[in-house]
Amino acid sequence: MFINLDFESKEPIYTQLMHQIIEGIARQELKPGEALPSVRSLAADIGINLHTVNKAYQQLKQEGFILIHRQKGVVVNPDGIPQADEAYMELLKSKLRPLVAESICRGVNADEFIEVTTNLYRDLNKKEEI
Amino acid sequence: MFINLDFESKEPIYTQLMHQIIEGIARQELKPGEALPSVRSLAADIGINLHTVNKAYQQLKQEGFILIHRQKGVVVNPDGIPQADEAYMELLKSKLRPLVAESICRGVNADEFIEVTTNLYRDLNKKEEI
Amino acid sequence: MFINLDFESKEPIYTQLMHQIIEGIARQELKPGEALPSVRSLAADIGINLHTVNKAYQQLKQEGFILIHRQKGVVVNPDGIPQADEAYMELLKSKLRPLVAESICRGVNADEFIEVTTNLYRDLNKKEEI
Amino acid sequence: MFINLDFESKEPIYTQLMHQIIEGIARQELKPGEALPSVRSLAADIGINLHTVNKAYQQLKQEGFILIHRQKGVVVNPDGIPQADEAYMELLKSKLRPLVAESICRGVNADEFIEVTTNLYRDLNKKEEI
DNA sequence: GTGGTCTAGACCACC
DNA sequence: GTGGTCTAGACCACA
Repeated sequence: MFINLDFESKEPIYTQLMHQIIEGIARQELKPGEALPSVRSLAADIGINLHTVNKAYQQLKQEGFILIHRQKGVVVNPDGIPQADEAYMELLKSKLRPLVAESICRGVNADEFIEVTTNLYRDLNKKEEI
Repeated sequence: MFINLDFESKEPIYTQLMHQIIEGIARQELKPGEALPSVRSLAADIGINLHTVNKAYQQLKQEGFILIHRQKGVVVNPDGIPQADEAYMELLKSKLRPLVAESICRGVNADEFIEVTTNLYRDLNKKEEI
Repeated sequence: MFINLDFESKEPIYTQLMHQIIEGIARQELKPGEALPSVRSLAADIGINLHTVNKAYQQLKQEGFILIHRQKGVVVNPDGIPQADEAYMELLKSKLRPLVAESICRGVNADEFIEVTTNLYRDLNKKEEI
Repeated sequence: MFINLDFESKEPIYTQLMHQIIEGIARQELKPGEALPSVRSLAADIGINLHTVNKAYQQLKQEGFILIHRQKGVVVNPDGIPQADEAYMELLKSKLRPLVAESICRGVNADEFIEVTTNLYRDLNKKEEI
């Protein structure tokens, strides 16, 4: 599991960290039930504050990606990630909307946009190769 | 041209305003060369701060969507919006990436994701209907 | 609005703060749409750290009691508090269960238990008296 | 006597264990003078740490539910559980208070709240049925 | 002015 | 060892 953070980015570190972990789950590099590093060790690894890691973990817990046990530490939700419901699809749509609008303005047609999406699906949906 | 702002959203007002204007351009409700309201009048219209409108306009200018003339006021870029280059496609990809990753985790397959995209393209690419 | 905290208590300060605010809402001392103090001013008032106040606010926001606007500050949810659903009733039951069990052991019968409850309902459900 | 622990709960294991034992006493599945498993065997049974069971037992002893003899082992208090005094009623009230306050906010009226309580009394006060 | 983010360092409860 | 809580102090984005 590699974590790549951009400390210059406008995107908060804890959000980047969340995305990286979600991506790890999507790629199945992180499997349901699998343990994640403790807040302290991950913070030390990445070279950030443990509170920042904790914030990412708390949010991921909130969204059902992980479970946090007081002693055992942090694990990927063993029951799998909560499946998309209507609320999620709406949220997705609202996040996609400005991307589509700007792309239209810039002359990116639907096929090109879908190609980018498809490539991402192919890259991220691949199972871990050992 | 309707501006819909959600003051309770986590997204900054100026960003929402940018998105709305970009969407207006995508829908061709706002055509190249067409005038936009002045900072002052738009702010009064929506009931927000001058600075907020100004920030949105400055950013839109920065990205080539509009031109700001000291005298003539604000117009949609008459030469059209700068077309997508490689940098834009990379940016798009990086914004799409976490959406795709989370969707995979939540069991949204590529076809469903593309369907949402296609619907948005259909909705936003339509010319203005009066 | 009076906030009474017990710094010696085993109960975390942020939880106590949450309870006090919820109680204020129940008493209708805090009405929907009404503003709450900023994190900084409340923290200064009570003499605790602003992060502790923030944690309480974030949790209350999460549970639908309040809304947090980046600039305008914090307000009691103008649409009212999310009404009890089945999940809440189950949660309530699970919290009540050990209280009932111990009370049974200690010879508190149902009528006495209900009397305590009824008194609390009477005390907390009263509208603010000016 | 069944012990049901939720290792994913926010509530500490030793507290859950205490509650289960108190509930057993309330249900009269555990009668005054009856022996409880030794710390060692109970820990092995449930698959938790010795210290955890010990902590639960010590606390139960502290509150008068059980007696711990060095030789004879652990027994439910043969003289019965100390009956509720004013201090207990105050404690009960303070624990009930936030539950009532939140319930009021969420539109649970006194009758509904009392119904939940009554059901719990009925369920827990029943003698053991074999 | 507001909340959001991040850091650094402390103590505690739990197992 | 784990996460949970609390403090203190800093800078930033937003309006």
